[in-house]
Amino acid sequence: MYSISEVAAKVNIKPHTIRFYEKEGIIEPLRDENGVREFDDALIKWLMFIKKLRETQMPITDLKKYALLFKEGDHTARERLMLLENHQKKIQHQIETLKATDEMLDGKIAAYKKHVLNKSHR
Amino acid sequence: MYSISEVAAKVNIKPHTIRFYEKEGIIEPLRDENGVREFDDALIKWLMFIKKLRETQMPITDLKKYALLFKEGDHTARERLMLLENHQKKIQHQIETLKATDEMLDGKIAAYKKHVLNKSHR
DNA sequence: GTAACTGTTAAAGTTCACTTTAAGGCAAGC
DNA sequence: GCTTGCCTTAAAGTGAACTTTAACAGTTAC
Repeated sequence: MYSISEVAAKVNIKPHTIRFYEKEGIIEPLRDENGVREFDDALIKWLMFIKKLRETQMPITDLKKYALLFKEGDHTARERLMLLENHQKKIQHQIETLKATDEMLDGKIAAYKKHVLNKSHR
Repeated sequence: MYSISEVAAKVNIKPHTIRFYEKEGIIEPLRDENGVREFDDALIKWLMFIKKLRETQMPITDLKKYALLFKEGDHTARERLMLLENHQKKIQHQIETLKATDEMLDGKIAAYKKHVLNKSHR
């Protein structure tokens, strides 16, 4: 079992943000007899998953939806699947966008380098 | 020469946003004798470039910086180069992040599919 | 026993990139 | 002559995802 700050360090999400996620219904940590949050390995995995989804721009609302569906049980698996597939499509589209701009920048940068190099010879 | 709404259609940026970019000093369209904005091909290219940079999350402040440097003239080429290289690095990093999550999702999705398929047989 | 960490609620603030509204006025095409 | 599209300034609003503040209190480690 880990404390909120241990988890924060482990997954690189601030304690504040972790509490915020809880308020949003995205996580539901256990509590000890004093009401202090306790995080087990499953929850840490879930937080790492959240991290990856957020890094790839999944909106908080979708995260909420996913967490809610999970809590509702097994029969929501198909819906959760669709949510993930949907997000994957967005990711793949964004990869293409980024690649295209990356390549365009290759050209631009090459031109600039040539130009700057010329100048430095005078 | 193109009007603002023609340009808006061409580059898929709303007239409002184009005016906003002008206010921010990112573009500087010509004006006709009535003060109506006129866009030439060079400006349209610049707007398309802006579009690509925004789609890849370059902040408006960097766009401003770039436009300002450009206006300052040739001697700022090195600085503009650095700006673009910097942005390219971010793009490449983001591509890696997206790819990693894409692959993780492949695994998750496969597991869900197996699960959902099982259920549908009962 | 005191500093460090934990907790609470509720609200306000921040940043970013627009987007919208208001309220008016000029100019061109049918 | 009226609709459509263009112009202006200035300000307010939006949505997303935190982040911060306030103000207080309990618990644990050294």
